[in-house]
Formats: sequence, structure tokens, C-alpha cells
Amino acid sequence: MYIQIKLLYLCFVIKTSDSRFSRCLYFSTGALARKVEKIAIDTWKKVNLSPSHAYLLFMVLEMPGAQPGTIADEMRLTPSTITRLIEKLEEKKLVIRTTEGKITNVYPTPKGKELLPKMKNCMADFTKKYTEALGADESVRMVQNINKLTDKLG
Amino acid sequence: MYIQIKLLYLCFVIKTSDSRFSRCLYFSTGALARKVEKIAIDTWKKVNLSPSHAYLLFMVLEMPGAQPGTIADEMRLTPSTITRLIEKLEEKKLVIRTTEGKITNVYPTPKGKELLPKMKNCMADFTKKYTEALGADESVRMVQNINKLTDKLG
DNA sequence: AACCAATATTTGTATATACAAATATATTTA
DNA sequence: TAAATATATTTGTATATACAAATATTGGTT
Repeated sequence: MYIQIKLLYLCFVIKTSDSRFSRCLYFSTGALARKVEKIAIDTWKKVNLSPSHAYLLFMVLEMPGAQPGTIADEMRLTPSTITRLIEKLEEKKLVIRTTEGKITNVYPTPKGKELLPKMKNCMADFTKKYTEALGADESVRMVQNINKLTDKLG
Repeated sequence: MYIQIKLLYLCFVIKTSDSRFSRCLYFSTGALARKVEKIAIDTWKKVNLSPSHAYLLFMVLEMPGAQPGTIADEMRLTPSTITRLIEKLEEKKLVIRTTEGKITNVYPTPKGKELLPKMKNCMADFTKKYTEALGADESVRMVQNINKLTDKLG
């Protein structure tokens, strides 16, 4: 058992790209996020949307009338960023906003709804891309570990 | 053994913040990177630098005369981003560039060199912050896993 | 020697993102 | 009920980052 673990550890060390800073969490998380984002951007080009716009639209399609604050929580972005993303999606006529008092609700337009099947394909493609690279089990485990890490830092 | 593993898995599920998208690598990596960056920004405020500026300066202090291309590789950022970072550091008189032919070398200024002790403190503080939150072993393991993941995606 | 390809860097431009302040509304408290 | 506080959203502004194109230099080929 001991040997098995040691070998696994060695394997990490060998395979890991090793730059001066690669041992620092700042670099490793940044580099990973940039790489993943690049894959995501590529995937969502098929619907002519950036990943964050696509996910926002996705959420509004699943929860018509969602409020910016809720969207911000779900997407782990700040409210101001959500406002900016919504603006873009409104320009493209994919969502509309209605404001009553301090509450804003975001709804998909018919044009937005039409996009759903294509978006589902993109989502599947994206998941497939990284699942292929990592293996199904490891993908799930890694995402869970990353989430756990994020929570611990909070 | 089986029971132990199952419990561990359960623990992940319970502790992991669970948003609609949290199972997607795009969100988990983005959220983690943003959180880590926030901690880093906070840390490097003591020397009035953003994390990437600080790390660039660090690298130039360790490798006086480093070329932008090399820096880009090490920091896993694009050359154009490195140019922009260097510009800022030059404005602050912390580094200088010399260009001969197509080769540019970046050197720390005396003012840049003076900053080294403080920067080392910041670096230690940053590492301490996330090591405290995660535990020493897990920190190292997680960084390795993240690097491994990044490589597999590349 | 002259051209072509490869390399290193910089610029122009566009993006997503955040923070702090502003606005507007709702709720609580005195 | 008036004032204070809390909540939801938007705006003004600043940032880091990337891509694509431009520039400049070096090295190779004929």
C-alpha cells in the first residue's frame, strides 16, 4: 500500500509541467482557469456566445424571470458583472429585462428559446472535451475537489 | 475500506457549495481562480502591486535580463500580456528594458531590488493563507493535481 | 547577395471582470 | 408616520488578459 501511494506521487511530479511558479496556487489555478476558458470559448463559438453569456442564457432559460442577484450567486460572479452580461444578451435580443421597484426579472426571448437545442449540444461538447482528456471518474472527482477547495478558502 | 471511501465521497458532496453549474469545470475553475486571485491581490497590496506584476518582478529579480518570451512561458501568460505588465513596472521604475535586435532583456532597477525583502514576506504570507485553510499536505497535493489537470487538457 | 521563413516583441483592439459609488426601492424602528 | 437602515440593481471607472496584425530582426536557401 505504501509503495502504491509513493508511485502515484512520483507520477504527479513527473507529469506536472514545472515552471518556477508552478508550485504556487496562484499560478496553477490561473493557468487552469485560462486553459479551461479557452476550451469553453471554442465550444460556445458555435452559438456565437462567450461562455459566461451562454451560461447566463442557459440559466434564464431554465428559470425564466430569474433576478440578477440570484444569477450572480449561481454563477459566482458579482452583480455588476451580471448586469453587463445581461446588457449584451439584450442587445442580441436573446433576453429581456423587466423592472418593478427594486426587482428586475430576466426572461428569455423567443430568439433565446430557439437557441436552446444548440446550446445543449455545446454544453455536451464541452463536457465531452474535458471528460475525454481526464476520464469520466477523474473529471467528476476533480470538479468536486476544486469546489471543496474554493469553499475552504472562503 | 469501502465504507471509508464512501464516507469521504459523501463528505465532498455535503461540503461542496452546490449551485446549478457547480458540477461544470468551467465554473469550478473560474470560481476558484477568482477566489485565489482575490486573496493574492489582498496579499500583494502591501507592496502596491497586483499579483501578476509582483510575480513578474520576482522573476526578473531572480533572473536579471530575462526575456519577455521566457517570462511568458514561465508565467503561462501570452507575450502581449507580458509586454503590458512590463510597461506598468517600467512606469513604476521597478524594471528597465533594453532592446538589441529582436531580443529584449528586462532588468530590475535598484528600486526594484529594494523591494525584494518585502516581496518575500508577501509571498510567505500568501502561501501561509492558503496553507492554513487547506493544510500543508493537501495544499501541495492540490497544486500538483491542478497542474496535472492543466497539462492533460493541453 | 537576395529573398523567404522563422522568431521576438510590440500595438491596436476587444473582452470579461471587479470595486466603489450612485440610485432606487423596501423594510424596520423610533 | 418619519427617519434610518437594508436590499437590488446599475454606472463610472479601472484592470488584466488575449487575439490578430504589425514590426523588426535573424537565419537559411538557392
